[in-house]
Amino acid sequence: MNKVAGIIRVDRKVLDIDKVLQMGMTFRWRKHGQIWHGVIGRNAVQLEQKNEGVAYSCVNGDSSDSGLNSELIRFFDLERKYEIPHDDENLTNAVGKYEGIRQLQLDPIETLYSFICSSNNHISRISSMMTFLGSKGDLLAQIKSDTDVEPNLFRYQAFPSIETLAQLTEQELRAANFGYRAKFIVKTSASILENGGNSWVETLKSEDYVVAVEKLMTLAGIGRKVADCIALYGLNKRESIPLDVHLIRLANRDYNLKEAEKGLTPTRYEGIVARLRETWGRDAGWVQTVLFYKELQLSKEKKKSPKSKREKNKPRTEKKEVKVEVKEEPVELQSEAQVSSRKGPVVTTRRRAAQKIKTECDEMPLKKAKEEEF
DNA sequence: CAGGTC
DNA sequence: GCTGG
Repeated sequence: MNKVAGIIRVDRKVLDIDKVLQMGMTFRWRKHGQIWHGVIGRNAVQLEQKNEGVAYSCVNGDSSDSGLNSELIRFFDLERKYEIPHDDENLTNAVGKYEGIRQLQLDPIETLYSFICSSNNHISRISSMMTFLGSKGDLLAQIKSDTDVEPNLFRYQAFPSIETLAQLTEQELRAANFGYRAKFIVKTSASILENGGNSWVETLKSEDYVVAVEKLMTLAGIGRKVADCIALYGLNKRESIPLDVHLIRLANRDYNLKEAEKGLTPTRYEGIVARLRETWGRDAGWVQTVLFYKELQLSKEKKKSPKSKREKNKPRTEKKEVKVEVKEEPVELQSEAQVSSRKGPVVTTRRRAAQKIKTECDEMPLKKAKEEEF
């Protein structure tokens, strides 16, 4: 009966869950009212951002001591203090204005499928596709509407195993609006199963960045850019820089990169990414995430009519607020942490030599970025 | 058009 | 080249 609940005392400037849960890293979190609902591992989790920090609770029963607190710290990458090149004014300003973004550490398998779905796609549709895949997983908990007008507003489901995913057919996926990605899903599931299933994906975490990307790219629907996304958010490869037109555009504008946005050949991709990595330093992947977010916000503001100046804290996708209630009994989100994290710190600090990344690019970095230990 | 891949 | 906003 003991519900796991507590609060992570972190400032919104360090972690802003409204941003990181809907900006295109992870796709199965949903917000009802002020509460975010999602799944981390086998935990059905509710989160609420308060002034004091992020309140959390686990709503599926059996986890009185699941180490949820330390899992969340890992999930939101809170043990990391991101390193910003000190002479990069553009980046300092961006981080100051678009604060609270983290490099999430997501489930490798879910992330792999997320970004296969991401090609030529937008967040809302990726979300519906990932919800479909998630619907094949174990039901952990369930929210019902108190009005019963709209039952089952949210089902917390563990992401299915490769074995389960491999049973999906192309027709079924196409019927679920996966489009041409249906074939990718079917082929990749079979390949992973052949390679050894879930454990094969897990072992990619311990591979070197370059090797992990190479192995990922052997799978259908995973090219260079998608592999970088998976490596960054699913495998904790901090040197990974998913390169797309948005990033090239902003680098052209703010970092004196002089590259065409289109026609990205493998050689060009490697060359550009190598230079950006040198420019942005140890946490290049996180930098990419922040600047990408900034770029999307700017392009959104451009689209809007100039006269309607909305408050920036107001979510654009605001819908009718629905009162929700947890299956069993509502969980108190206020209480202090009752979780003893006996697992201890999960993350060991290790220094990865970004210089080891092989590149054929002879050019200088775009700006001098001083490495400093914090 | 949307954070490409084959 | 799939499909929704």
